[in-house]
Amino acid sequence: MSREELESRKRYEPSEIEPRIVERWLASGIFHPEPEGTAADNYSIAVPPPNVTGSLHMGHALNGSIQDVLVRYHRMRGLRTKWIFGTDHAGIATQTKVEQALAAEGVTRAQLGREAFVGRAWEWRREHGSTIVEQFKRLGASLDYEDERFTLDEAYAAAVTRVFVGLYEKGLIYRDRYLVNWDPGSCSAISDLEVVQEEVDDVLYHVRYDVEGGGEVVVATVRPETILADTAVAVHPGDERYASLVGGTAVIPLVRRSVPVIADEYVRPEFGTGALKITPGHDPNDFDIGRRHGLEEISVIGEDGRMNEVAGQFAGLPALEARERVVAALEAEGRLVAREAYRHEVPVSHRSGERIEPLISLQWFMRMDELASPAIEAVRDGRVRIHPDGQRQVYLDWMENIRPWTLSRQLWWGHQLPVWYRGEETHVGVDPPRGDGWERDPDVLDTWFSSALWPFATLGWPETTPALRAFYPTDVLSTARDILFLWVARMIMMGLEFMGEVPFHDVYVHSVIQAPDGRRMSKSLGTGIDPVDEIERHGADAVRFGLLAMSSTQDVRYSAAKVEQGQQLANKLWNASRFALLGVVEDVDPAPRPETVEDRWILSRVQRAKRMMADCVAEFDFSHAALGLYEFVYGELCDWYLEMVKPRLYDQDADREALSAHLLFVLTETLELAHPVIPFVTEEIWSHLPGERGLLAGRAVEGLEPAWLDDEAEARVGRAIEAVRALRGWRDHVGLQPGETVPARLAAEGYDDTLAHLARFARLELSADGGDPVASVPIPGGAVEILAGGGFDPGAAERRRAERRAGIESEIARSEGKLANQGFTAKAPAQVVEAEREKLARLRSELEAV
RNA sequence: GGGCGGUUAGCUCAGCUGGUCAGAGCGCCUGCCUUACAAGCAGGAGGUCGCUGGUUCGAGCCCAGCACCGCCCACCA
Repeated sequence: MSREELESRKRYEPSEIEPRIVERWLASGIFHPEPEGTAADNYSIAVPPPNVTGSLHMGHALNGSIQDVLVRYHRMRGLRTKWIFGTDHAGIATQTKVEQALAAEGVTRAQLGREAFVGRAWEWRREHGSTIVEQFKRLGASLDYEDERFTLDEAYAAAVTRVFVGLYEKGLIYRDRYLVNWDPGSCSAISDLEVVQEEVDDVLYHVRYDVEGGGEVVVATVRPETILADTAVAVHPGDERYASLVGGTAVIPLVRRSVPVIADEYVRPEFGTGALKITPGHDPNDFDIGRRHGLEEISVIGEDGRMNEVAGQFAGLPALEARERVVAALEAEGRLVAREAYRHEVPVSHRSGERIEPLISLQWFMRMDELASPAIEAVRDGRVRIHPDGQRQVYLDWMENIRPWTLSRQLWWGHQLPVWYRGEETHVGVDPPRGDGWERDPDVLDTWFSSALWPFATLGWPETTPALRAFYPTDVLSTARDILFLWVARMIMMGLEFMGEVPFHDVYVHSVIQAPDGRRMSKSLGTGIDPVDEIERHGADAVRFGLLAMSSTQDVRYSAAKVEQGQQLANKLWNASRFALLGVVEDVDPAPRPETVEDRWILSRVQRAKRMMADCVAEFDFSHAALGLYEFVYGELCDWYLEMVKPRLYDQDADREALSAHLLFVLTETLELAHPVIPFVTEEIWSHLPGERGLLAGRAVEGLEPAWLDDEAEARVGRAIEAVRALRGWRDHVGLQPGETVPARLAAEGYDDTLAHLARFARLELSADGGDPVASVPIPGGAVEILAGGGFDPGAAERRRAERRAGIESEIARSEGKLANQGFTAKAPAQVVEAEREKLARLRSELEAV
């Protein structure tokens, strides 16, 4: 770009520049490291694989920004860095989308048949799978796009099969008839983690059951249709009202089945009537009670959600309809004692939103306790650190109470179980069985089963590949809280089991971004904000900065202001760079050549900023990283250093070569510092630096240079800054015109090398004499005496003086009181007391000056 | 029911192991088109740090209780 162009572009335009930068990054290959060395030397992160059919949402954008900061930061520290990329086949989500598309054509999945359906799903993936990939690029995420994985790829599928077979052979995976969460929406069993509780208004029916030999017992239920599957009535063992009934026989209404009356601690005597109908076939609690008492397990509702033949006259009816008919029948028999409105929580499928139908089904399960132990240990002993710390305990609690995992799904899109049946025979293996007559289990695995292998299956496991050696274990896993169990815990278990090593050393659990009004961001609520829109509007740097700045260890509301702050930062940096690039002499390379106190000051401040950034990255404190960067660029570089440098830069007699080199050096240091957070604008500016220096993103930078830390320079310039602020405030208060220079005399120590700055910033015409001052402005180390001749309001100046005195006097009083307190001087640390004494002395001298 | 986190300026949030910690950004007010940036610059107003007790020489910061808010987990008809 020509000098003229740089001159004219007073505003940073991300939408023009960013796509071009992405192309340069991708073409350079710096995101794709060769698999060399070991994981101990390298840096890697495995991205939580987005759903292949999905599009970028705020969670992706935040997590992408976080991981990219980590990845870019470490890449720039010279580490071989790989951000493992790929997408997830997302069983239910994708299958649902494809089914919806088919429905629009008037075709059902059944009509199409399995093979054709799966073909359509792959086609769907080809068409839509690149959307989210492009969106990650747009965000600036420096993923290894050249090495993209998909959880249904052949190699990945082989790893999945291998793991399944291995765990089966170990006895951890088994088939069982068990009560599962049946999702009528997807017509599949789902795991406990995919079930959410939702509050609904129900009716609690009180139904009278006869007891053989006379008497009756009234039970309460919200699901009268399951009465048909009752196999017992239970009361609390200590409930005297029913003591005589225990051991007896009750008769189930309508079906006239005789069932035992049992006593079980589970029953709460105070609830309802204190008597509970037991339906092991359709209720998880009852299922457990049933197993405890050896009760019969009867199913009356089938997987199609309709009553089955066992339901007799109600067979074929949808369960809800059957409920009404059962209630009517009970009423006709005079068995309905009462009905009361009842609000309670019921299980609902997280995916389909439909109410879960608990039913007994033949499914594949995985026992988790054995794998959990080492995974608990790994977190306990710190091999895996979970941040923030609160999430650690959540993880441990869950792991310690872990239950079997329902693995099989009655879907078509996914990893089909490596299981074959022939009559009573079952074959589980990597290879199909020999011989005829074998039929493969039609079910597929829970998507999360394959996701659990992500950190090593993406690197070529079970082969011992160079990539596996170079990048496993990964360094950090960054994710939202909602998949801590669903995914993170399972990765730790699988990693330990199959790699013998934890899959990552740190887990960072980031914020959930809520809508600005505090509600959940969701499409259906209309509260969603599309990060891609925001990128188009404000630039990717702005969105990244904003998301990082608003993130914390808890959930946060989306803050458009923070994104705008990011946009302004990018613009500020752009203009500061224009100032530097257009102001320096030609043919000078960036180099530290401090000549003045401010040159040393900024060099030192840059080191502090670097330290801040390093600390923040190490502590996963991205908010402070972003805001600290902003503070440095605005509050130090632009507001002060660039302003201090201007006279020298415009002075043809000054040593502009040294200044140019130094200014460019400060600029490059700033760009390197800022790049992980705002990569685009920094890369763009980098390209305008004189000379050929490659891509900033691929640069290995020096760490903090302790030799450039300069406490003295910081103290001197810091004092000057404080003085300027005091003087500006005074000027404003006394009504001085901003442009007017006032005669003044310095009566303070410590401004030898900042005097010119003081005079220029505060618009003072300093002289050594000039008679009696007409006003005095206290500054650190003394005061500036204002001499006659300035056009200010003496009354205002006097008021200002009085206010200042009053303020100082009250502070003195407070300080004196504190020091007079025996308790304070005796018990507070000597250091604190001493500091207080110094403060008091300073206040007293200030009072004299004002 | 259990657990975790929150309650600080009009809004969104910082405030590390108790002692200049009462802050930032946005918004608001005042003034400036100062040769990098007016999507800028300078200055300013604004908070009894949810409530009540307690510990301490000293408490947004520690303890207890309470009140709201959010999230996670949980099989209560």
